[in-house]
Amino acid sequence: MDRSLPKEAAAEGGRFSGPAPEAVQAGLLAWYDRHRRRLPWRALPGETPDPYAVWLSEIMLQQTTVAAVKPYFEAFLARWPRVADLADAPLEEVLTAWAGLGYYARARNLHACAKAVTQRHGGRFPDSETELRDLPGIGPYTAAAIAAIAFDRPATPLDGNIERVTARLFAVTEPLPGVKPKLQALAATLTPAARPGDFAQAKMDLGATVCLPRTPKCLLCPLEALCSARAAGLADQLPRKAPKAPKPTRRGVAFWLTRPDGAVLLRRRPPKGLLGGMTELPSSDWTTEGPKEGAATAPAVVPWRALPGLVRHTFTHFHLELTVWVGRVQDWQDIDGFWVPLDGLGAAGLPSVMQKIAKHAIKAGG
DNA sequence: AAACCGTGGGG
DNA sequence: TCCCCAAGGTT
Repeated sequence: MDRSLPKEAAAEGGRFSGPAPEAVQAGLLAWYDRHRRRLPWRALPGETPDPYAVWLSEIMLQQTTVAAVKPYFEAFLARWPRVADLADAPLEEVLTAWAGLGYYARARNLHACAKAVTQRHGGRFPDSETELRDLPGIGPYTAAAIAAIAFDRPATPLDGNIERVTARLFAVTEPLPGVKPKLQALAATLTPAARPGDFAQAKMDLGATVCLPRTPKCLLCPLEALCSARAAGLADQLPRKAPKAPKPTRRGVAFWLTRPDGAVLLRRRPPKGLLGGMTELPSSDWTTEGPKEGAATAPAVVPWRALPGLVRHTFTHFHLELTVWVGRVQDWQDIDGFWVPLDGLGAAGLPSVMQKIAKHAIKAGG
């Protein structure tokens, strides 16, 4: 299993046909000292990072933009200032606070990780990649990122930004995801012994602001003279990626059921899977065939009225089209779920798709 | 190992 | 409108 170095490197006795690491390190760190972004979770120069804040930000930032994360990060840190506070919180409260950020398994794992750090490590995050990797929700990227950023360990995180920067620096033309181990090995040859955390963040900042996916700003890049893809005129074509599978459309019915006092029926979803553990409006199954007997899955036997229009939403691997049915009940004692007044929906922690359903129903006068 | 798992912004 | 993408992990 030779995935430590590319073949051509071994053939050259360990030398890479890429830029000199010392030049990349010096150029990128100098650029970072001038252009570093001020982010809520980022320690200022000379400050000691808080591993809890670093971990929290890294989990939130998985597949999620900086702009989306900012308000959630602030809210979580204000509400649960230390990892033990988060560990003591009920999971439902964590899920409610996470609502709208997506990938809800992250919130479940966040809570489990807080408990593990509190119980297994006495409330302090471990500083080695291996121990970090053993915690829920922490994979290869996040373990390396925390080790480097929070503990200044010479680790080599490889996220989407660093994949792109590395593929271009070395002009790697094979497609992702197959080429990822090679990119990891190439990236590791660049990691400096001094300031590895800053170096990792510098690569991510460069990828986010200069070495962009579509139209890289090579004229502004501190590594332009060192970049093999730039020299070959390939920068805007790398990294190559395998084609993605098309998304099917699933259809279903969502039920907006209200009581005489105006409260609406909500439920909690099963603990795992899509939107696992989150609050929902009751609905039929979502299938590519569409609902045959919508009434059969309704939460109550009442006269249902289908609202005009559709609620559309796109998940990671399918499109969703929902019809909304509205109904009213007089007797609700045998109905499974819980009732929330309309002015309490905002605090109920609904995922975005459920917010869309509620908005559609309220606008239509449900 | 390939499938599953959210959301919002930008081109 | 549609596709791409974002500090990926789990099963």
